[in-house]
Amino acid sequence: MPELPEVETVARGLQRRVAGDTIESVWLSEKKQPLKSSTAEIVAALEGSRIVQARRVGKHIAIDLEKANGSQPGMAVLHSQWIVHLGMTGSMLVTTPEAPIEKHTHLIAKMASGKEVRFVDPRMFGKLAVTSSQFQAPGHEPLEIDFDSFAGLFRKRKTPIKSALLNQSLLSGVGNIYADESLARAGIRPKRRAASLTHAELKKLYIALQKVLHDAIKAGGSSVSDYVGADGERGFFQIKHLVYGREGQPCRKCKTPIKRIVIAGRSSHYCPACQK
DNA sequence: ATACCGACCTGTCAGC
DNA sequence: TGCTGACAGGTCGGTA
Repeated sequence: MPELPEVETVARGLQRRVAGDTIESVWLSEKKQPLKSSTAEIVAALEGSRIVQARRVGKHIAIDLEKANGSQPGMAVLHSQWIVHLGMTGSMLVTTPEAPIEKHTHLIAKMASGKEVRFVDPRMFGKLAVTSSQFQAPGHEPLEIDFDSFAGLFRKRKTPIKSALLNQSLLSGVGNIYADESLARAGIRPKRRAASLTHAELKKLYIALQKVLHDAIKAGGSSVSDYVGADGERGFFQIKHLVYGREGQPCRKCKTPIKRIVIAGRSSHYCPACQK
C-alpha cells in the first residue's frame, strides 16, 4: 500500500522518535517470516546497534546502524543498514511496551529508551533485510530527477505511461495511487503509449508528479484503508484524490463520472473528459 | 529486451 | 447468518 509519500512519512516518524536510540534486543515471530536476510543475520546486525538515521530510499526504509566491534575501547565501528519494505500492508510502529501487540506483528525491537519498534504486516508482502553495503534503489528518485532525464525514461517505450510510472527500475517510489493522480493532474490518459507523450505533456507530468508527491508528504500520505505512520497516525491526502478510488463519482473539475479500467492487472482511474 | 499474468498472503465488503 | 467472489497501497518469476 505504501508509496513514496507514505514511506517518507514513516521514515520521518522513525527518525524523529528513535534516531540515536540503541536496539537492546530483537524478537522475531515464529511464523514464516517476511525476510530477505536470515533471522540470525537480522538479530546479529540489530542487537546492540545504535540507530544513526532513518530515511526513505524509493519505497524502502533504510535505517543506518552502527555498533562497536567488540567491547574494547578504540575498536573499529561496524556499520550496517536495516532495510524495510512495507509491501501492501506493512507498518513500522514506535510504541510503549504496554501497547497491545497487534495480530501479524513479526518483529519487536526493544530500545534502550524503553520504546519499542514493531513491524506489523498482515499480508506479509513486506520484506526485512540487513546489509553491510549502502542500499540503492534501482530507479531514479522522482523528487530528484531532472526533467531531461525524466523525459528520457519514456522515449521509445511502447508500454502504457501508467505501467512506465509504476516500473521501479525507471522511477523508485511511484505506486498505483500517485501514478493515477499525477496523470489526472497532467490531463493524460493512463493507457497512452509512453513514447507518444509530447514534450509539453511530459513537462506537465513531471511537474504534476512532483507536486502531488510533495503535497501528499505534507498531508502525511494517503490512508485508503489501513496505512498508518510510525505513531499510528493516519494520512489525509486521500481527501485530495482526483481519481483514485473515485470510480463513478463526478470529476472534481467537469462532473463527468470517473472511469476505472485495468492496466497490467492494476486498477486505473481517470476522467474521460479531462484526460486525453 | 519487453510485457502480460498468476502467485504470494490476509482481510474486508458487496451480493446472494 | 453464512458463503463466494472481487478487490486491496507491491513485487517476482515464468512465459510468450
